[in-house]
Amino acid sequence: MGMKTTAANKCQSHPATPELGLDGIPLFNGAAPAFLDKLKAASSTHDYAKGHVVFMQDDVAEWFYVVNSGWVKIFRQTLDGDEVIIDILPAGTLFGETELFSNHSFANSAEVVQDAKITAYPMSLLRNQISADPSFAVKMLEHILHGQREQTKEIEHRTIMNASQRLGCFLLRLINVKKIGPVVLHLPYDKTLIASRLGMQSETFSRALARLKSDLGMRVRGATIEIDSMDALISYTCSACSNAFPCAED
Amino acid sequence: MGMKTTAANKCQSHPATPELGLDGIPLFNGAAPAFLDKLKAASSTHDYAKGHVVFMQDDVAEWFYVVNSGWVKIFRQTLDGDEVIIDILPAGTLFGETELFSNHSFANSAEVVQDAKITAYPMSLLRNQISADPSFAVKMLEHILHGQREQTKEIEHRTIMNASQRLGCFLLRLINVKKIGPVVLHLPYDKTLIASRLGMQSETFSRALARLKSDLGMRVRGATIEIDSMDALISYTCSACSNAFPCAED
DNA sequence: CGATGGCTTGAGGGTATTCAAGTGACGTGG
DNA sequence: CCACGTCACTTGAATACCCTCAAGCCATCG
Repeated sequence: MGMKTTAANKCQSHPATPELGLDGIPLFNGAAPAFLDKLKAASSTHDYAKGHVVFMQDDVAEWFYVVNSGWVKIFRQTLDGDEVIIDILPAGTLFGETELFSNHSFANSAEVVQDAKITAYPMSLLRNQISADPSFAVKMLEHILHGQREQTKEIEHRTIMNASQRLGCFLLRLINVKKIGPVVLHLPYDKTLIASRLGMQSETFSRALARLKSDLGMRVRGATIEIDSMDALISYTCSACSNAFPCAED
Repeated sequence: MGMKTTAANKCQSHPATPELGLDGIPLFNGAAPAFLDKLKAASSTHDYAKGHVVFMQDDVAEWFYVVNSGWVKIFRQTLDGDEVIIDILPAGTLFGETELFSNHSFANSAEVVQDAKITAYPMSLLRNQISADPSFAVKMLEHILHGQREQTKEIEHRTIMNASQRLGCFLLRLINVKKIGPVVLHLPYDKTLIASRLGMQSETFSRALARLKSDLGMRVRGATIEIDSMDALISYTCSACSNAFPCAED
């Protein structure tokens, strides 16, 4: 856990707590204490190195997970060997929970991309609670629907935004607050990884960043980026999107 | 309702019944009769001409809908005026139901693209039933999760498939069964519309179709397409996808 | 009959990808 | 301590793919 991760947390607006368990997740806010206790009792937490595969597409889905620290990518692999990254999850994120019913097998794969601590909880407890507790079922629905809206945005972005706009959008989401003045931020993980997260090659990423530098007067040194005019970045990026700027309501 | 629509129904593997209400929708299979009665009593059905806007992004979401006949597109519009089509819905499809909670406003817009009969049901009844009937809440979750998996596929397709592959995938989904021999099918709606459904321009669609013709020996006359070798189409299309062929489990 | 809308085709340009080479930072091992 | 390999990143050149603009075809319909 080097400087990079610390910087990441600062800019991701996720509190820099070393351990993020169930308590930080909105889905479980206000859940029955007995349920949470059962989950915690049945959980198991492990440290994994970069490269560890948490689950593969078509694996039987018996557990769902929480990222306590580090980063995990959710992706799919084609027969050709190409890979599409669906999302890259920061600490404090739930994953695998969407395979609740679906014939009990995962639709995506999950892999650690930066050394991570991950907690696994049995899916059966989640299923049971949904059937038993209507108010939790409602919270679960809200949780899933929120994820679905994020995915719809993703479709829009990959369809009509060009590379620099997608990158601009990524940067704006990192900042995530309405700041007018100059901003300094740090990229949370490797540029190569951001590139595939945004559905482009790393060369394209590099050129997109160069374009933002020249067009918007951004300064880049390694993973550190200085932005003079948020307004310029916002108008450059968000004009190609259906959401008004402070679009990250999460 | 001309020849075109009839042909469409035949190939979409949706039964060609003139009226498709709640009863044909898996979500409501086995739902409490009292609930269904209440829904039907509170519903209102209307015919709409092509171009009618059912709801707009950010509208208050007080109703959800069922397409009884015709076609409805779900889309988003950017500040630039560009439009991204998320999906095009055939008869027998539910829509608008994903805005159950989300601050009660729609994240997408919906517009009739081929004269349609549409039934509206009050969202409040759906909300109530989910809170009151755990088994229905479970069905609702399954329904939403299924939709989310479809969207994930969509992200994958728009990220790594080229135009002809996306078109090939669209054709395969129309056929939707494991057929080995030659197949004749009819496009369900305008090519222009299919093009934007697949995230490409109509010119690109035309050229993609031409490419399938020359590369795979397909014959095209208007909206009628003859395919000699399903295997050739499948290997051409599905090698760029993470799903094995008969991927339409719906 | 002209107008319209859906579709096709050609030409040109822009964006992203691929292939290739090169840089710089970092860690390992001699 | 330096040599070396590795890895992330950058840059250039060539190419592939898709988009835009423009023209033209064809069927439908008033």
